[in-house]
Amino acid sequence: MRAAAPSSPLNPFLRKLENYTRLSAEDRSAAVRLWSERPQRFRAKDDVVREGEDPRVVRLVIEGWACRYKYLEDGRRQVLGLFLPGDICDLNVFVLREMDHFIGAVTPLTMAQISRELFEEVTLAHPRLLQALWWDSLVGTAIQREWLMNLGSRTAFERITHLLCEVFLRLSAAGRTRGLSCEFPLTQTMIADITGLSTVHVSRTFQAVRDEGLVEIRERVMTIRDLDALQVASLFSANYLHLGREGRHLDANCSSEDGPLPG
Amino acid sequence: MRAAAPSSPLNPFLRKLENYTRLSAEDRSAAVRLWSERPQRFRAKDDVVREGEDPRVVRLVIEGWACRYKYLEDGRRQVLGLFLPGDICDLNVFVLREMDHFIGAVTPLTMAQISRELFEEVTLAHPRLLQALWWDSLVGTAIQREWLMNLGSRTAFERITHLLCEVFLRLSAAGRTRGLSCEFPLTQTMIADITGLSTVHVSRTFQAVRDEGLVEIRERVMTIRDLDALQVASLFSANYLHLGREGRHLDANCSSEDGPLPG
DNA sequence: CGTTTTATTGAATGACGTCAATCACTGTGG
DNA sequence: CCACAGTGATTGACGTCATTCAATAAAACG
Repeated sequence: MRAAAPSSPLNPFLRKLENYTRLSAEDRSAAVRLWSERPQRFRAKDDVVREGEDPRVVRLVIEGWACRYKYLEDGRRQVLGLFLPGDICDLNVFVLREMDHFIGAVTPLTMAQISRELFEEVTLAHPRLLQALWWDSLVGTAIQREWLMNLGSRTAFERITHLLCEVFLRLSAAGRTRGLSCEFPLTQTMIADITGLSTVHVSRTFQAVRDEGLVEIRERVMTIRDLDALQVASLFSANYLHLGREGRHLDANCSSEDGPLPG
Repeated sequence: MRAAAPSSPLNPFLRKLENYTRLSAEDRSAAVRLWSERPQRFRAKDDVVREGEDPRVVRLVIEGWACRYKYLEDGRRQVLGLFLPGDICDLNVFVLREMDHFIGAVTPLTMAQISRELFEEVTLAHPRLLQALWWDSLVGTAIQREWLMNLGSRTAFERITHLLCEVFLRLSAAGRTRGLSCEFPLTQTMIADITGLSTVHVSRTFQAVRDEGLVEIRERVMTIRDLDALQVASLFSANYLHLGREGRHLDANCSSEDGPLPG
């Protein structure tokens, strides 16, 4: 077997950050240290952080899916964001004193908990890593903007197919796809809360998506039949994910055995 | 006349930041330095930054209103955010290489342009100010999340009244209201692009809002008739604006002549 | 003062929501 | 092993909220 590269193949966090800039071996082991800090487990549907709380740690998804969500007073629920493996919840969590929404587990979930002290120690010693974390955080708010586009301007069909595209590409950037397949644990109820549609309408629209032969979902695995067609149907443009290694000017010059990066 | 306090009354930027923490006199003059850096003027509807560009400065609204927006390929436009006097466009603008949306002037507009060098110099010397800027930035993304709630879960009536509440409270936090009145230059077309509704439906719904006696708008000035009722009608909860001086533990202890702060 | 933008109104259509019933699947405990 | 409850997906019928298309009126603009 090949020499174990400390980076990509297994760790979605590292894989994802290297879509921004190439990290040095030291950066990577620092990232892995964050990644494995004080793992905490949750069952599906449990809350990780609740509205009104004062969060005291930076959290990072080790395994499983989570989401941000919020209720209106009359009980309507809206999902505001998805956290996939390797995603960070809130880099700047120490600035605000009070959560204005919930973070909950979508599936069984493991999250790292990084204290302020550790976070500052690590990022002070590894500015390139910090920069990559900023990139990740900004991409997060860009995704939030794209969700606004979704809810404000797209039809039900477009909203759902756009979500599928985004999930696939985000997982792909984290090295969690195989060919055109990836995990997909979202129920139609979740999709309804994400897209602002009723479950009934999601069910019907989803059938239309399948009938068009765009995707297939079975046993919580999604297989995309035609990625180009899916992108066209959803008016998808990947620029908001900023996956073009926009921080390549910061690349560590490591002459080592790293595999080639896509793009 | 009273001794000129260098802070609040005239400068919405300072006024707003002091909803987070009390700044020292030095912090304030540093902020004013940012505030007045290389002012640039735009006519209403001009673009400040265009999609695909590589932004090179941090921008800050000195006077007028601006917005983030984006088009879908087929021409549908969605407004993704509003910038009011004292608002900062993007603190972290140097990390990403390519804008994924536009920033445009809503009204005649004056913006400061802060170079990376100046920004780093000032914030390095004034960490409390930097912290307040982070707070502002996080509140910005919280506002974005609330807009997601708006588009995903609220009715047309609620979306419009919620927007009115938010604008009023944001202007109020920047010291730009008088009693229950404030500037309100948004056309119904803009409101439609913000709320994801058609102009026709905005017109009809807006009439309903007026007929209920909740607000009055005349000559680009909005007067709220009943703020409580407006908040109830729009399912508004101000917690996402984080105006409770959440950074008070960082307060500068200035024994000087500063007026009392609300809250 | 003409020209463009903005606001308003009516009528017809369509997208999506609500209500309610059914069915499949899962896990639980007796 | 089966009964049962709970969740998730599906379907039909119907209602409603919001869009579209037009036409017009009223402001704002250069």
